[in-house]
Amino acid sequence: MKKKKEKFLILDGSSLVYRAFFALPLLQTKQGLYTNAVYGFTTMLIRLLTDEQPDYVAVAFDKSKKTFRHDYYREYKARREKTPQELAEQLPLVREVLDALQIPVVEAEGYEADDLIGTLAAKAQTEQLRAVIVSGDADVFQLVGLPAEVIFTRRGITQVERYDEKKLREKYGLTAGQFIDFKALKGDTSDNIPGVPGIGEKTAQKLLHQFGSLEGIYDNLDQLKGKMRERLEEHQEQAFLSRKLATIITDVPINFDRHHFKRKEPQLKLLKKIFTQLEFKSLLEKLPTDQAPAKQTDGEGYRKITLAEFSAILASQKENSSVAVFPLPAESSWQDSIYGLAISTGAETFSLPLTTDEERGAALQKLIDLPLNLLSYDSKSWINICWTFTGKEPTNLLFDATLAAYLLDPLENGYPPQKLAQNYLQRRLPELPGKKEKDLTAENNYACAAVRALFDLHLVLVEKLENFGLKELYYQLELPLARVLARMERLGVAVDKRILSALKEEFEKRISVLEAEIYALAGEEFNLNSPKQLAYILFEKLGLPPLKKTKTGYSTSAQVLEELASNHEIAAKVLQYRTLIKLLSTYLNGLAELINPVTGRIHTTFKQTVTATGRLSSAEPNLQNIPIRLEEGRRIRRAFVPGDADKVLLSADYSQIELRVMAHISGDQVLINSFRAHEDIHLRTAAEVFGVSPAQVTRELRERAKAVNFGIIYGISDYGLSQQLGITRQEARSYIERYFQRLPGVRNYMERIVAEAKEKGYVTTILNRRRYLPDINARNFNLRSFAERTAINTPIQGSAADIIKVAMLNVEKKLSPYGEKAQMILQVHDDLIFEVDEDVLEEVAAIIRSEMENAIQLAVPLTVDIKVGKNWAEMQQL
DNA sequence: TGAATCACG
DNA sequence: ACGTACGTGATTCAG
Repeated sequence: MKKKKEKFLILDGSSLVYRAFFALPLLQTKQGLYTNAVYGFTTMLIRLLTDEQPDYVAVAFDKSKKTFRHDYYREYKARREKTPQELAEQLPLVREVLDALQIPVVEAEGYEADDLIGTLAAKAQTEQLRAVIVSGDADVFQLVGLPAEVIFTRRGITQVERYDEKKLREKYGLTAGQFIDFKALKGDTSDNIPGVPGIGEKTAQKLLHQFGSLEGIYDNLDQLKGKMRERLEEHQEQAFLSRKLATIITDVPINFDRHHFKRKEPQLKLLKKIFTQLEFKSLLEKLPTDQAPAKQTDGEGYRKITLAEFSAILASQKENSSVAVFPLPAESSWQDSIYGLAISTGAETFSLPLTTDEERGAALQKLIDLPLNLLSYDSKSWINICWTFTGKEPTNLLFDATLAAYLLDPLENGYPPQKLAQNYLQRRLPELPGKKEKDLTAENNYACAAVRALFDLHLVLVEKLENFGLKELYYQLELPLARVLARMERLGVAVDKRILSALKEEFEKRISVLEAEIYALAGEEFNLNSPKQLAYILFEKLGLPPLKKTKTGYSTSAQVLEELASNHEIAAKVLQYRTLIKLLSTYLNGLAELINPVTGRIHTTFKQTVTATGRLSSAEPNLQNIPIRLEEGRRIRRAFVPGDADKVLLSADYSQIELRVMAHISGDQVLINSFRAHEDIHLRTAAEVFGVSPAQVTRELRERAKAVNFGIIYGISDYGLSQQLGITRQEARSYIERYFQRLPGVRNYMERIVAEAKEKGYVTTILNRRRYLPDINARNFNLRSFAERTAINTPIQGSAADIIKVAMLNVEKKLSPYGEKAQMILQVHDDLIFEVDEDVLEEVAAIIRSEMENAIQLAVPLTVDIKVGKNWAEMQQL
């Protein structure tokens, strides 16, 4: 068995602290202590430790002003401005935090942080460790060749990018080694490295591409001519000096003992004291509660038990005591089956192998039947697995750690046990073996440690939910909703394969015709699915005007192609091709593959812990984005049918739920009155914004007003609206101004919610669902603006999500007497889809309408449109 | 693995 | 002056 390489995380303290200082507003404590750099650095550090799970850690700092580089070049870094006082005074605080976290600091007289990083990374290499460098300074790219990975902080500190040699080549077309020569040629004003005057980034890249290195260039000067050659010749010495300055050295004489850098547990008491002093409230909340710090779990010594022992242990538990459960395999897809269980009663932790379906059924049955409370990481999957092997749903699932962690912070990407244990218990779980290597012992150890952690997480997370005012949302809504979703997933939706394959055949034919036409127009064959190759044909070969650029080249988006359609007939053909190929590959082919051979139906997975706003998402397949807007795509919906000849599909969708929610939250009287009077809201907006009477509103005006209404919900900008409507910014601005004049309550809401977000750092929905906005006070205009728009949108989108979730729960309860005659099968954000027996159609529709319209009482009525049909494309108003 | 594109609310 | 709509997932290319 190959052991996974241990990881050594090396941070560029100087550069990260500096970045944090400039990325964040100048926070101050009550006593006037500046803290923004410490705060930014600390949050980033904690995030890295959580995400990377390093085995060794070090933070390097610059030490003295004078370094060995000054011996070569007195002017090195001469132009650099003095560190601002507000930052300088924070440096000792950074050290305190690092001390409390027990992370060693490395610095050396006469060397820069970069050199120490280079040295540590080189040592890591000889010790067979995997070096991961974190820095905001591009100089460290030259170390990637050691090899080492670089995590590079992009704008501010919230966003990072990971580089290895491959990524470096893609992004810059340079190898790690060439980065030194690159800098030597172009120079660096911040370090005051001269380089070769007149040679910038582009030229330097080109030269290195052509000749490989500084030596290569100077050996082949005769191939160059003109000014460039003169400059290179004239500044040869300077170029080589620059390279010497730019080279990070990897052999600083420091002691390297890996044990010194081994990751240790933080000193919680000390950390708490420092965070309190610095007023880091959000970080304090993340520290574990006062209970005795949990022991490090080593993953060894868990007992394997038999089914009989398992039964005896469960039976001996006190009534209503909690038992944590965890599946084997520990990774992802255990929806279908499990080969074992890890169980923890808190006092004892065991694992139980399960080899036959009989054993699985027996074990799960025991868990369900006994008067115990089950704790899980993922209750929806447990519900489904119990159903599979016992034919019953558990009713004693008390706790879902993933769901709890999601409510505490919906922005995390993923809530795996390792992360939860680290974040909430400051405990590291043993390494989970990689997907390929099958190490059953290791997996078992992991599962036992994870299930033991789950037992403790229960207490910690419940307390946090309580503190955040999220207990009701959790117990009354999200946790019971998991069961409803599990049911919907199991039921699935019936699909008519014949319709799918008929469409497939038709589209394939039309695609091949289009392909041929496009190649003829282009004069050659190429890969139509490659935007890069298409851009070459369009903008270079055919000489069409490139209207928009992307990060990597010219854009060939639908928007661009539409504008090009008047220039060349190829554009329209490509658009058609794109439409059809999308429908074919994503929907016709994609869906066909996911039809379950046993049920003949498609079973999506509803994800309850993904979105930032509280919405659900749907995956494998995504049934929330089946085409409808264009007729061509809409035809795909014909394949979605009721599973029984006596049944129909029923779709119940909230009409303008987000605008209604906004009317409610903002309290704007015009909007509220309009909804109470059951007016056509877009028409009313048109009348207000364009200053005409409702009778004078044309279709065109109504459409524009609709776009304005959407814009408002998204946190409008004049630019965005102008793009959407194809009008000038001035016009867009006047629409917006007019809107706010006529509906002042809405402007008021926007100002209020942004101010609240800036003060608290988060916004909430009607049911108190919370979303943090880390960039709301950023000094970077873009980041801040984005966060402001999010602050406006999230309470609206999130509250709408709250409402439909409540409705789902209530509808499901009310429909349960109907059994198989009326079942909810899909949710598409503001739309619920049911399979209903025609016998009971009328009464069921009435129940659905009533439960949806009365899910939550707002200042305006909620209305629901109900449609019925024999497939999902042709539905008639009921 | 990330970027580009496009399907939905 | 900054450069933009909010929230998702799947497919494809090109490393």
